[in-house]
Amino acid sequence: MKDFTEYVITIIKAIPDGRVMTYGQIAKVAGKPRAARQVSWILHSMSQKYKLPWHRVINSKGEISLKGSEQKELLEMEGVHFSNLGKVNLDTYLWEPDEEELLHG
DNA sequence: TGAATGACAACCC
DNA sequence: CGGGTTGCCATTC
Repeated sequence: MKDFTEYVITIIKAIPDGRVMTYGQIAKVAGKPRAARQVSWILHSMSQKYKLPWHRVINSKGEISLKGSEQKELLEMEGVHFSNLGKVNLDTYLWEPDEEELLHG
C-alpha cells in the first residue's frame, strides 16, 4: 500500500465521533494538498474493503456528496447538526488531527 | 500510450 | 451567491 493511501486511511480512522473532515483537508494533511480527488477515490475504493468512518468525510462546502445515501443520517446520529440547507457548519465540526492523535492510532 | 473518469477544490464572472 | 471553467492526480479502459 502506498504511503499516501496508508496515511489517508490512518487519518480517516482517527476522525472522532461528531466531527468531520473535507477531502482537501485530508489530502493536505496526508502530504498532497492537491490530491482531494484521490481521497475520494480511496474512499469509494477502500471503504468497501476496510471499515472506515467514510461518512465523516464531506466536501469543502460542508455538504454531503453522496445524496441518497445514509451518510447524513449517520452524522446526525453522532451529533453533527445540518442546517436547513443540508450543510454542516465547518467552523464547528471540522476536525484538524494532531500528530499525537495519528501516532496513537 | 492517450483519453476518459471521479464521493473534489479554487477561481472567475 | 450561483453556475460554469480549470486544475489535480491516480486509476481504468
